[in-house]
Amino acid sequence: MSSAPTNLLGTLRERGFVHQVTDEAALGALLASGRATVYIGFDPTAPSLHVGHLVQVLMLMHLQRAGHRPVVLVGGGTGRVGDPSGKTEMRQLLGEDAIRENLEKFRRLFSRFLDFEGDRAIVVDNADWLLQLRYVEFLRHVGRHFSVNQMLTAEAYKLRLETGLTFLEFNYQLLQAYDFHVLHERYGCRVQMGGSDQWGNICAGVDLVRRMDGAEVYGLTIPLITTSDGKKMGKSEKGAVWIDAELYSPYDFFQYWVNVDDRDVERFLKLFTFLSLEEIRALTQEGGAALRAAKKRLALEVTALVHGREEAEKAERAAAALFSGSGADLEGAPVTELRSSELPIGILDLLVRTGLASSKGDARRLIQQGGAHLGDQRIDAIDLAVDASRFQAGELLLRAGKRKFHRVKLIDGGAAR
RNA sequence: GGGGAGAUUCCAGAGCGGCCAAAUGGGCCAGACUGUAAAUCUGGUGGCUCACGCCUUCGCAGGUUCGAAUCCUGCUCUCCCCA
Repeated sequence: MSSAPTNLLGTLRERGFVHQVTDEAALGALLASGRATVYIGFDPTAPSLHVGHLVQVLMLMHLQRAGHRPVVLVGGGTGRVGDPSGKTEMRQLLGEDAIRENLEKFRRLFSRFLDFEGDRAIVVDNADWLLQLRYVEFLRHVGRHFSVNQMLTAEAYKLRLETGLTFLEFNYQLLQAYDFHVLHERYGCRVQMGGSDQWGNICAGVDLVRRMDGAEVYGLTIPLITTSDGKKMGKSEKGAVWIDAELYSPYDFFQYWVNVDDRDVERFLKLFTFLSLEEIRALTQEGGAALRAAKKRLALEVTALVHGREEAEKAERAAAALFSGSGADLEGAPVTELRSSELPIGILDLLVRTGLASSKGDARRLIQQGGAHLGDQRIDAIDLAVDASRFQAGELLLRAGKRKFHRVKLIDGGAAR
């Protein structure tokens, strides 16, 4: 492993990873000298990681590459409580089974990004220590260090003080702070990082470790990544952009990045890829239509990171084939299989079948508005019956709108010519 | 514990006995323009139907009425004020 660069923190800041730091000088020094143990917590409230989590993952990767030891804390314990920070409403509490399932998933996902050989990185579950806490004892040892007055004035709770905050959630911060204490004690962890909405919780942890252990530890928050049109990063029309191929195909994932707003390209390249700042500058310098190349690079890099080089290139080839017309390699594009016995099939049904339309009414509208294409021909009849003659080599290409493509593949000895 | 307000289609928010599948805005979808970008303009936006139309939807369950999102009863939930 490479030795720690002297100004890792500066580099991270330059790439857009740093929002707030509790003690910049001291943290900078810590990261510049030897190996530090750093943790980020993830509550298993979702079935997978999505693009929103990716920044934190990249942060840990940067740290590991610089020779530090990342600790991934999965919140098997805290996930049972629900963090009210920055939220408008109480989050739906998950059942035990769901939490356990998500937790396992998380562990697997993280191994794609970090090297867990030896103790180069660690995964821990705070359920291991939180679930066995005893109430009165906890209040006496930990609760005494918290000021309700202070907590109530925290920005993170402001919204909730208007709409309602349960005592359950109000305790979240104590648990998270306690996590830091435990990690400090067990692993010598001296840094906690997290999203900017975690500032309050992180500071609480820093304070608690100082009070309980008499040690100086640090906190850093990562900016909330939004897109330039003001949305939270990682939301698409289809919902969250998952990094799990089952939930979000590599092709769609690739497309998500190709379609980012011009204004976001440079920022995203810095955050989501390991390209050097010089390379990024070279890619984005020109602006305008030239940014398309930068977007493709961004998409390729991030997709490779998440799904592997092979899948990324497949997606890239499919996109190139679809969008530049040269019908070359469509392997990465989405497919639906169709039995040849189902064959003459109404175009409306086919559009629904492939997911290009959500209902027959939707499909009808699509056609009536001129958005549906079969191959490169616009479909103008809503009663079109698709039969074998429409297929070439057992395949047919449907398009809805400008950028949604879908292949239909004939199976089982069909008389596809 | 007492008093008040409210729950409407993805969201916000009109509607207050028939003209309501439900105004308006946002979002989303499509078309034009483009660079698989943004902005802009246009159209669309519960399901089934070529269509007349039919079906499901206005917190939940009943009721009044020829007819209810709109009136009545009970229930659930949310917010506000007082304790």
